[in-house]
Amino acid sequence: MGVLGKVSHVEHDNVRPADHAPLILSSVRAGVITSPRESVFDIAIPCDYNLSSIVNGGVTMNLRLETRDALAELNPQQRQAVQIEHGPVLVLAGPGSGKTRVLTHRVGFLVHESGVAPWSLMAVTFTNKAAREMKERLTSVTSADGWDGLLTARQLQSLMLGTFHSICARILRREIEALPGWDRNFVIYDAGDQLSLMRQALRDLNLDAKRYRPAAIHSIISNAKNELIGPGTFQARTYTEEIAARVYLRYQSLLRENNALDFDDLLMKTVELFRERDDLLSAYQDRYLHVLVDEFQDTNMSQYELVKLLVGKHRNLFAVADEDQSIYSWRGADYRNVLRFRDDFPEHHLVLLEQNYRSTTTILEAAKYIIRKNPHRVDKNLFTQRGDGVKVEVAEAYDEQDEARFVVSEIARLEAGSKVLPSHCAVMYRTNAQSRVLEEEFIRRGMKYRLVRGTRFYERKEVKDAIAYLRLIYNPHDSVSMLRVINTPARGIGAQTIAALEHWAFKLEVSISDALLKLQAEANGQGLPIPSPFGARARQALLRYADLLQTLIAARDQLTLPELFDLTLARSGYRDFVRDGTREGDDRWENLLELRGVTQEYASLDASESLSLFLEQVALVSDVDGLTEDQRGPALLTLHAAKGLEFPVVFIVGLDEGLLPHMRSMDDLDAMEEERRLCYVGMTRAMDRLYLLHTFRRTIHGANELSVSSRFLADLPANLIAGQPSSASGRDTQRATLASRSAPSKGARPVTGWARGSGDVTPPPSNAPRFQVGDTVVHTKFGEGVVITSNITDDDQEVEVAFPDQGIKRLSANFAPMQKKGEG
DNA sequence: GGACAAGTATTTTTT
DNA sequence: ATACTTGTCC
Repeated sequence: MGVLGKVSHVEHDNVRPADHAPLILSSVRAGVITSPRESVFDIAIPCDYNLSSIVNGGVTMNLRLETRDALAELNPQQRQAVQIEHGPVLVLAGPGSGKTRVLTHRVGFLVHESGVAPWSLMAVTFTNKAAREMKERLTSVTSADGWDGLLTARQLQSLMLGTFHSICARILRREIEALPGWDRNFVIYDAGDQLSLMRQALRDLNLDAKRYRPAAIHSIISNAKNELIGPGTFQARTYTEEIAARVYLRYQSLLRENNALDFDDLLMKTVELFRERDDLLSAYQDRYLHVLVDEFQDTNMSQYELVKLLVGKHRNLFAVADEDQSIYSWRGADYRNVLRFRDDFPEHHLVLLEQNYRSTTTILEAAKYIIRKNPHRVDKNLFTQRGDGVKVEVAEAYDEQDEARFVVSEIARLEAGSKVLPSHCAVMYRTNAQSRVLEEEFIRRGMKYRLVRGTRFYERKEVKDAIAYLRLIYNPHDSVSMLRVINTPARGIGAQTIAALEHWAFKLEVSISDALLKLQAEANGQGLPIPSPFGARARQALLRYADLLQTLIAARDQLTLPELFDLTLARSGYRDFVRDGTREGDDRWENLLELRGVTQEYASLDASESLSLFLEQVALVSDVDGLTEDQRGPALLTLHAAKGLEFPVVFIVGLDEGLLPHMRSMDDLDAMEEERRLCYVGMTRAMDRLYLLHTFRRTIHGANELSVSSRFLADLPANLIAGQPSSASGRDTQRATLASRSAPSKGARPVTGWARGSGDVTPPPSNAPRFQVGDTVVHTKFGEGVVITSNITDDDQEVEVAFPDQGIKRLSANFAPMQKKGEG
């Protein structure tokens, strides 16, 4: 069973290339001609025996069938998950266990073996990247033998595959008018727009944005939406929530007035729609017979509810989850949805994917030591057949600069010695702020690197401005876009004028764009109930702006999207505004050309439709294909951004208390568990080599402070580790600092002498160190101990001393009552 | 309307 | 330290 067949040659008389209809096969359900060219047909046929003839409407064709058993590519656990034909399935998948493979093969299985039409399948991911990856893996050539993927391009197209948000947007685009007061031409507000609108809402309520941070209020409202709590039912429990409750009402009515939905609304409104309209729900339930959800542990309440509604009739929900990789609870993700799944679908099949195809045994074992300390989890028995590999390197750097030097030197060393490509290395950290020091070091050493994250393309000011113009043309009631561009470039409409305009529009009970129309009417001699309040100069400026908008809106349905784009930038003066002759101006213009390139993909579409689709894509996709960084250097990224990726060599830096685990998680057990998962996610990205770095001291918010190494390091057993044991582990073995390892001939040299080779070796300090690494010292209070690290500062020497009974202490040579054994 | 000073807050950020 | 916002002055 499970054979995917491909027919390369067909001998036939009566079949024309236009025969795209499914072929009716003897004893087999269906196959589809996929790419007819001349007399050669590619046909994907589900089949488990050799077939010599097929019948198409009574016509028999002779063909040669080559077969491939797609299921043979799976391990028993994976195969089990793929093959379940009906009912809910929960797949608990460890890192690197091939869950994308299971998802894609299941889609293939359902289509080819179960005879489910591709358009009856919905596959949901969290990121565009994951969706893209699934698409690629469904169709791309999978091996050198020339096999096509699991689906034909045509089948893939009919599949509902996308992020929660994009799927909801598609549904709402069709159905939202079933909810009173909404219009199918809604725009989608991204994070920045949402914040602007939040500020507007605060201002409308005379609340001080200083006192009530828009981001904080927004986060409360967002959380409420994710739990499907509407503005009317929101129950405040604290003073801030009291404020948030009031803002929520205003914020939501602003969205309505602007005919806009924010990200959370996309989910919430879809749930609302299905809850209120049984008929629609039923239709969608029958349309999507199978729903597959990736990263199920990351679903929030509204996503869970949505999925539950959709599969309510047929109960064919296939969810892949790893509770140990749940790292987005602060965004409303709730891994307990996995538990809810088990309660709500008691008849479910449970499949565990425990074989890891990514990491060495050493790395996987080390990661398991970290994660197993979390209570309340189903312990998976992860294993790998990759062999032991090398030990995990744990090392202490003097400070974050030293840490960066270690990373860069080690990457260079691996490249020279082990022929490891720098692009196969990744450096991961807890906070984005940590990237700067690393970048500086890469630059100093003249090495390329890729900063994963960057300012995202669609978040660049010029791109947002251009999009705001287009959005305004699409939906003139969009006040966020209106306020964004009304005076960009400057056209004499200042804050005073804008405030007066808003106020006037408010009194007229119309949107700003309608107010501009009224102003034009007034200028043409028409009387108004409330005359406009502007001085001559402001009026002039506003009228010119109104004319601009009118011109552009009139052009909307006449031009192709790239033409409209060009016209907009030219007429608005934005083009000249950006191209100001500076270097930065050229860069910004480059970005706009890049954006124009995106509009070109929509050039052939109907004018009215193209703008809508383009704006949707822009709102829901945060990066542009092909625009991603070049692949040459090592990747620098946050631990969050690392999820779903893998690298042969991984460095995790900043394993210091306060950073990882982060300070903010210290007094919250749940948050601390999430920090642990975050560490686990980072470690399990590594295929061959894993480095865990911490520092002796570190600059935090400008202040230089002694570090305490992460509690996570203390959870690693000695047999998996190379390099020093961590100080948190309490072992007082001789420690090799990074510096002494880099320059073994000068084992006792202070750590600061990290730079190798080049001439910038730190000169020996004039105040000669009193203690050397390895010295035995006597402390009046702690007794005898061994110096294990040493660092010379401007006017002092800092040492760490291992006392057999007291553990490791950090001491100042000047002040500590301590001296070398045998002296004094 | 733009430049500068002062004040403030600094985790992560799939959409 | 630093980046970012807001307020004030020309």
